[in-house]
Amino acid sequence: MPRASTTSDAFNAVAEPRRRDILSFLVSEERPVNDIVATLNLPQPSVSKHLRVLLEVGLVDVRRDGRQMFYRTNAEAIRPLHEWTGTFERYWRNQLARVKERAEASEKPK
Amino acid sequence: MPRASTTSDAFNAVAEPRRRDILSFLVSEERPVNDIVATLNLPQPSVSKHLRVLLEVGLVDVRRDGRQMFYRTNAEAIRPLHEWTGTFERYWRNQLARVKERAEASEKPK
DNA sequence: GAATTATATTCCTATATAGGAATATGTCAA
DNA sequence: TTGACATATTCCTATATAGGAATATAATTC
Repeated sequence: MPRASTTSDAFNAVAEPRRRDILSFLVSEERPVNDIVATLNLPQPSVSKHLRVLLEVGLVDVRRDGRQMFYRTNAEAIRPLHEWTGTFERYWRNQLARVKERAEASEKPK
Repeated sequence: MPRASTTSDAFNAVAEPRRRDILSFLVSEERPVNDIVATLNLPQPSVSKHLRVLLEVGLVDVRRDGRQMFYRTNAEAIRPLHEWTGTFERYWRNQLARVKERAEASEKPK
């Protein structure tokens, strides 16, 4: 069995660094495809393909205006990832606290 | 070109749902491989392979004790994902606020 | 309707999987 | 040293890519 499809969920879609770049670029306002191509310096077909993946998993929305397609990040779709990773937060906090404690203990050995 | 390797970074490693299950299971305390096998109901070789991927990207640590290998989630390695997704938080907040406004506006049409 | 602009799709290929089965390695205990 | 237990590795296969090149579709303007 190969890996799960990139379009199977947001986790898989977001594993590709270029797609993360696109999401960051499209987060504050909608942009036509050409803006993405120009700003991220990627071949146009490549951008179109990445956008298709992002669209399929709901990470972006589109709107057509004349011959331009305006894409925009759907931040809501990123939320589940933030929440899943957030379940580990208290643990890295604890780890950091422990590291700090040890550092201070060895600084003042008495 | 195929997709980036699962071991290329935490984003790729975490795209696989079984690996996420393993990370959640190992977060509060270290566990021998057999515990993972028993609890998550997966074939032992499969678990070993997933652990190898997680280990390579630093998402887990290991310690050997006799014939057992104790694995534990390294929460710190998940932090970058939480931070990246966190950059979108204000946008989904805004989206929600807008949705709410509209809902209230249509509730009281005057 | 022909040319132009904007975007999407198709075809190609090399490659890295995940899972299953079988087997190997490593450690302890009698 | 033999056997039992715990974990890791190897071999196999089907499949889904990402990127490049070429082309298709769609909308606009002249």
